[in-house]
Amino acid sequence: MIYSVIVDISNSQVDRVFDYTSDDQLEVGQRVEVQFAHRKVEGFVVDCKETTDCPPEKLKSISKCLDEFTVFDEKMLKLGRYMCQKYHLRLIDVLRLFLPPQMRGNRVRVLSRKQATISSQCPLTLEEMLEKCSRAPKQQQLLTYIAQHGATLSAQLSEQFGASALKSLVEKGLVSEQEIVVKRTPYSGVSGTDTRHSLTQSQQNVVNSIMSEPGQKFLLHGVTGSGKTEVYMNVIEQVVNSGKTCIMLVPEISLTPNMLRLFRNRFGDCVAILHSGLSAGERFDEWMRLREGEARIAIGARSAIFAPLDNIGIVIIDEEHDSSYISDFNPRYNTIDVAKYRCSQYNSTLVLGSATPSLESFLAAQRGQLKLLSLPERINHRPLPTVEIADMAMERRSGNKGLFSDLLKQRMTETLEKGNQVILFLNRRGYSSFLMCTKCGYVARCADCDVTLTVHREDNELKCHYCHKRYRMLTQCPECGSSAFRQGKMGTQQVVELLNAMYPDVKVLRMDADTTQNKESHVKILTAFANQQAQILVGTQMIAKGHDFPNVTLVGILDGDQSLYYSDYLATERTFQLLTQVAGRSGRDTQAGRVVLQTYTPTHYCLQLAAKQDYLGFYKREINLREASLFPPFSTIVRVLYSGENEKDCIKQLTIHYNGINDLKEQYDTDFLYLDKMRCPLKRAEKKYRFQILMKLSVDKTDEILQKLYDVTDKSDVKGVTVFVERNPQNLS
DNA sequence: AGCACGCCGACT
DNA sequence: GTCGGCGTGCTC
Repeated sequence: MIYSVIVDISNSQVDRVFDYTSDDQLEVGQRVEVQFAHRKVEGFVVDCKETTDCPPEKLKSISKCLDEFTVFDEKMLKLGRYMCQKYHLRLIDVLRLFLPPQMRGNRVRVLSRKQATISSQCPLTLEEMLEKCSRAPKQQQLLTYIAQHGATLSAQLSEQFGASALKSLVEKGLVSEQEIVVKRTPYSGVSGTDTRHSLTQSQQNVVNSIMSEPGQKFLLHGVTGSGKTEVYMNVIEQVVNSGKTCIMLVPEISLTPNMLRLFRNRFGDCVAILHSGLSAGERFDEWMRLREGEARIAIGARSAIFAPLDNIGIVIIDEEHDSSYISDFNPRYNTIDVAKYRCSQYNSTLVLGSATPSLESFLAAQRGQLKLLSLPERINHRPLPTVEIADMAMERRSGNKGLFSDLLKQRMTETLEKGNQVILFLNRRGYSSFLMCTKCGYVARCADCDVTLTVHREDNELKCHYCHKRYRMLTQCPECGSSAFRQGKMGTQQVVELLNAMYPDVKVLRMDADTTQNKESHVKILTAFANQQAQILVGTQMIAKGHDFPNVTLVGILDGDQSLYYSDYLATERTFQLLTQVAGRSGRDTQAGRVVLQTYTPTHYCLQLAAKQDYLGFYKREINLREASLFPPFSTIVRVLYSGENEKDCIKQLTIHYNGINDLKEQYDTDFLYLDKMRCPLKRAEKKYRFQILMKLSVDKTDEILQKLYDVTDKSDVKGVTVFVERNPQNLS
């Protein structure tokens, strides 16, 4: 038999099949080792056939098969091919997504442990056995224990009854030990009882709608605190009971132990968790449990859409608007597109859920491509939080130059007096503190990136948030020698310092990219806050999502308009989503919640509508703007990015491509709504200069034009310049 | 990605 | 004369 193999080398020159022979019976999806040029490489079998075009003197045979199982099936391979076509990817890069990363290079294997049972070879009854060791009470206890509990891990028995007792019993032939495969199950320690809430009428209606139309695609618009999770769990339960499998995706950041506990408690070992925080072994074992059908529910971030499941009944994407579903690095793909394709293979139901659906999804619902379901109210008619806007420009004029408005201070004091908790949110981007010389205006910048450095008081250092390079704190201005510095805007640290001064007895916690360097600290901070070890939590983006703190009744948004000022077309949508999500953290339990939204532009429609939590109002306004100005989803933005250490080479490569693209523009005149070339707003990052070609294309012709565009950009001959094409890039920096 | 093959400068 | 620079091309 001839087998077509994709070798595990990510390079466009070997992005094609190589044929090998083998006497063994192999299947598509087998991982194999093959001789390739003058070395051994891993690869994947993607086809089995009788003949090959390869000249026989070149044909080699497969050295060995690496696993006794396949890592993907025909359907997954088809999905992979679809992705290659749609996103112009290499097949190998896509196949790598299909298995736990540590499996490559055999860096992880099944874990086996010894277990002990009453020897089946031994003809004696339990009484006779106990008789045989009448002078050894420990051995008797051990025998009785395994007689009652059945096979038990040797390690556990040794700990409980002593290693010598077990050893003696084995030597006497009464007990036998055997190696078994054990699964490293993450979060198995999180136990508790399943708190099953009965569904409200509207939740029940949503569940019924979803269950009544298998294979349908739904958009579930449910306000914050409307109980979407309970709906998901209910639907998943029904699907699993019908013998099918489920995939549920959540943004990486909301994969909290709390969330996982909910699912573990309800579904036990039927759930497998897939995310980067797991150890290599855990990740592999969870993946294996899904593959073997032991677990039938996969929960995880983006890449869990590739869970090794068959017969998928439903795919749920929670917080569907979240930007983490769009992979912006190698390989680039859009999880929602991928989910749609996987669902089409099994006729499975797709549910996209969000309190603030992306404009694209909501438009699709308006057009009938998605079926709209809504949960317009919080559970038990709990009110949405009251949002008050504080006009910071006014505060300034009336003499309050501080970071907190009088209104926020007043609300904070009230809340703390009642013994409730406060969350203060600030947009880190553009808000971090930079260092400026008061004499000449010099600002500290990174030597490798075109960004200002951020002051880190705790280490007395300057850091680049782009390349993570660290610099010593300046004592003298390198330009004018002055030693007078002013710090730019406030960061979370300064907010904490201010709060400590204002409320000396109140415990404050800080959560941002700096305090959550290691994974543990993330959980620690949240747990501490949940256990009320602090009254105030100050944080950035990462506190916006999914957390449920019943005692929080005030959310303060310090810089509500910061993210509005980014000049890309997504800024308003992002800001609205963020503000709504943050505001939704307030008053989630029985006590009513408040939100204070501070801004310099109180009349901006985005803020006004966010304050009213009026998604529909916002949608209408924003979608009209997009339509009028022909921005996505009414067009496609395409960017070709050039980066390299040599500025001239970048420009050289860009110019060659630009000419080719200009020819395309002539062919597709009316479908090219815009074409230009320029330096990127972020001029340099990690020592590399950055340039871009920007295009706006008609939606209809996007795929066709992109295929031709790739023909131009694939011919990249200037050395040291990397080129990549992005479709609707999430950031234009 | 690796590694061999191949054609031009400075060394024993 | 040969050792070695890294440009070019191939891998079933």
